Amino acid sequence: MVTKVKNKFYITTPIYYVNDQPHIGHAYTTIVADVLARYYRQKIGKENVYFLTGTDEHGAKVAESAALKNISPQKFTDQISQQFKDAWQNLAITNDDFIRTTESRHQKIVVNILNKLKAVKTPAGNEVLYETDYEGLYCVGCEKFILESELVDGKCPDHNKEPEQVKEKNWFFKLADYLSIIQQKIESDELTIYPKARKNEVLGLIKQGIPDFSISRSKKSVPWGIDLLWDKNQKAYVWVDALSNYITALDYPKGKLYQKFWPADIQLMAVDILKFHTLYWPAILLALDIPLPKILAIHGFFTINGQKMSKSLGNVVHPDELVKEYGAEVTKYLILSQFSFGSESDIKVEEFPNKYNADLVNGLGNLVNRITKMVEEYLKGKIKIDDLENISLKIGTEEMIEQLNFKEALFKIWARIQDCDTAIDQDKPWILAKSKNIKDQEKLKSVLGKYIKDLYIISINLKPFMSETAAKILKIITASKIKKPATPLFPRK
RNA sequence: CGCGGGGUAGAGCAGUUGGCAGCUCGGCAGGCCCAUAACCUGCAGGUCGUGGGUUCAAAUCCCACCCCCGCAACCA
Repeated sequence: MVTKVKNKFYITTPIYYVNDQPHIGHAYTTIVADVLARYYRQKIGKENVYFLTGTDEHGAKVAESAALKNISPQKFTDQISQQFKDAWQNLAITNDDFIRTTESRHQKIVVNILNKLKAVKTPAGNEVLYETDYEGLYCVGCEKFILESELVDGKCPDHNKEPEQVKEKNWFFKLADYLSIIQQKIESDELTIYPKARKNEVLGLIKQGIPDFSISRSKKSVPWGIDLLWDKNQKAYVWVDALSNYITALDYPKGKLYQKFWPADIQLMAVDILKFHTLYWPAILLALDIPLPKILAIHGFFTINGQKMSKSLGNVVHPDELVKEYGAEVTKYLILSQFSFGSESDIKVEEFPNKYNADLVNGLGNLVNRITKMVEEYLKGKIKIDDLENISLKIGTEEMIEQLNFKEALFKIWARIQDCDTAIDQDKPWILAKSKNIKDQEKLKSVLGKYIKDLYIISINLKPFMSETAAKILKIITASKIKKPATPLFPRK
């Protein structure tokens, strides 16, 4: 594992549900996608990389939230969707497209996809879509189906009313006919589920048996959504509508982007939507006779200071707060250097200032200062570096990025920073600088040149993570006269 | 009940195919004077949850058990 990329790279985040503001979890997925996109743009060319994110904007909850605010669902989704766009801009995210499920370009294609699904048969010869009764508890107050587990004393907690047992006809997707095919593709890694623990979890789910899923709901239970053409009383339920964004954004089936970029090289998500992406989504693609994505990469949830992040606990961390405090690049660094992709990790917000001072102020920022100051003072800012182009830049970060091990990738860069600090202490350039001896003068030039090369290597490797910082350092060290920066790269907090 | 994740130094974590227990922060003691009170070196600190087993060799593989977190909602 993980990513094997030749001539093009298509990466997606989930489309985020607009029921609430962006938080650090959304930000993490998006930051990871951004790092990979930047990395591959550097490697295979900007025009060969496509990075998609967006928002999922239909459904009963959105309609409800809009009603609470007394505005139309469209207006409501416009607002929240914009918050996501702003958040990504503030984090300097470089997505190539941002798709909204309420856009007509999406809806038109979803209608086509639904019609296609309605027309085709499964490999076993059954209709892919079939109509059957959906039975459940319905709360009139909420105007939606409610799970038994949501009830308090048998009543809807919001309306303090007993729900009614309601039957309605819905359209279902014949998942059962695809499970064994999907299972085989997952087992053989033709469809790679990463990390392995998640792959095993999915295979376990298949073994337990997954019921067919509904692709439509009645208009009264899902008032805000895409109509089914062949059944006027029904609207598309979330799965087909939301999941198909990954191809509608590419203008499936005829679009140039679709031809060039599908299948996706990697689709990122958190555990909560594992089942939908590893089973429903491949099944839909198989039914449409579309190739499956290559890798589905699943990351864990954050806990905040050891607790689950939740609105009711009031410990939700929003990316904008961090950006305001640290700026986009440092925020990305702090999040990626603390969180391991595959597993659940804890974010200790009160550790962020320490980490900032230790790694960025004392580490990278200080190193740039001490090196540039010496070059400025001892050599009048002039140093001859033989062909920067030809030095080896490889310090292991590439492999780590390709394996989604961002924490380790950053660690390797910081190991280089520390090595350089150690070398400076051993070489003692300030002693060499005082010597009149020609040999010492030569050595001074050579060690300072070595440090500049180190800064060069560090900057190049840092680019996918902190491209502005990398650019700043490169500008400083490639100037005709090297000078210690007037203001530190990272001011102490 | 079941499913999933986890228990490694004071804190947070890494340990890929079994081969000398590591990293970051913090603590202590030195050093340095280029640097943002920054930087470097050394030291202290661990029965790797418990009990068995396999093996020349186990944090790692096998069995049993104990403890913690998630499997409502918001939601990546």
